[in-house]
Amino acid sequence: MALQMKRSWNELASDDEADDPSDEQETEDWSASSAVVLSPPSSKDTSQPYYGASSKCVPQAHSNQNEHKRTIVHVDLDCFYAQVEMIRNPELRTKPLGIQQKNIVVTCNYVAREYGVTKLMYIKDAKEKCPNLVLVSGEDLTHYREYSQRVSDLLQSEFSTLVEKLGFDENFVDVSSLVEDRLKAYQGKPKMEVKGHIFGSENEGSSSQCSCGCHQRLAVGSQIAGEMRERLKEVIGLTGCAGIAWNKLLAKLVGERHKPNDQTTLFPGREQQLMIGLEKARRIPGIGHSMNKKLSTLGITTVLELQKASSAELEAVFGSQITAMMKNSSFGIDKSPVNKTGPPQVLKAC
DNA sequence: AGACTATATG
DNA sequence: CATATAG
Ligand SMILES: Nc1ccn([C@H]2C[C@H](O)[C@@H](COP(=O)(O)OP(=O)(O)OP(=O)(O)O)O2)c(=O)n1
Ligand SMILES: [Mn+2]
Ligand SMILES: [Mn+2]
Repeated sequence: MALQMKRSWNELASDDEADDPSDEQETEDWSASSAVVLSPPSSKDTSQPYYGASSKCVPQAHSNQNEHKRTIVHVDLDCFYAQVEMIRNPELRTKPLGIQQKNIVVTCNYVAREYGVTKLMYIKDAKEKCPNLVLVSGEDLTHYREYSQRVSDLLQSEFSTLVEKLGFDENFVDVSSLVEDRLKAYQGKPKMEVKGHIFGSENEGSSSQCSCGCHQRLAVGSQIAGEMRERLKEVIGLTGCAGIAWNKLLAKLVGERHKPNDQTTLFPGREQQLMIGLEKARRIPGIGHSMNKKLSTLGITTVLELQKASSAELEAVFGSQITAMMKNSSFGIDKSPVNKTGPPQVLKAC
């Protein structure tokens, strides 16, 4: 049970194998492996990648036609707890700030990060890195919960009813219908300007010329993401990052590429570069400590190895559904819908 | 070294 | 309920 959670702490104590999925560094060793591009699994499987865990979705026929049909924005707020405390006390903005729970800095602002303070760091280590670190208790979650709800509510009321929360500081928003509306309205505009960064644009290679109109849709999606971030800042006072892509998996992964307070759009043809650039399969959302360990047993540690792995061998360990999920995810395929987040579940009571 | 918090699944 | 994943 708590086995899984323990992992993070063990990582901190560094008595566990290095299994950290956390992002931060930008590995970009695409050229090395670009010679071989593996084919993704056939798309008639019904299993859903990780983010589809909650969907009781039924198999859909076809897919190449609809592969890039949706426009999904993923929003992740910057150093969330720290930002909330800086709103509550603006004097903290210019100081290195850590949010303390028991003996750990659960997160810290970007001033503190310049000193080498990281998320989930022991107080002792953080004070070593930054003796002037200001600590604020983050044991009372009510303010964070409240700001979290305001963020989801704003996105839901101004952009799309299809909003799914992930933790306190992330939301997936399916803006496909808003995008369609805007494309109809702007009818003949020859060029759609992309807001923010474009993943992989400084490299060689192509964002494939897909004829389905996805390029225009994603460009509009990037503009909408810019508006979301603008509204979150002016209405609530929070900054954050956005990723724009045609599914949840890729939107989440691409948004991390430029932090903080920025946004990145992925265009079709670049998803292999994004996925393989993760290097470690552990960094694929949905592959946690347990699955990673089992994968290691099979000699699989990288995304590329997972792509190449024999499905039969994987199925012997994970079963066919999980195997299909992992394989799809490794290729950046994720058909899971954005599920509206309902009222919080109340479990454990009585 | 968080009696973290939340959700999904079998 | 236990397990897994996530923030
Ligand atoms: N194991 C964890 C992970 C996260 N959090 C809390 C503290 C964070 O403020 C918030 C959001 O998590 P993120 O991973 O998005 O981290 P931040 O938003 O703090 O930083 P970043 O700017 O890197 O997104 O959730 C936590 O309490 N325990
Ligand atoms: Mn987050
Ligand atoms: Mn965040």
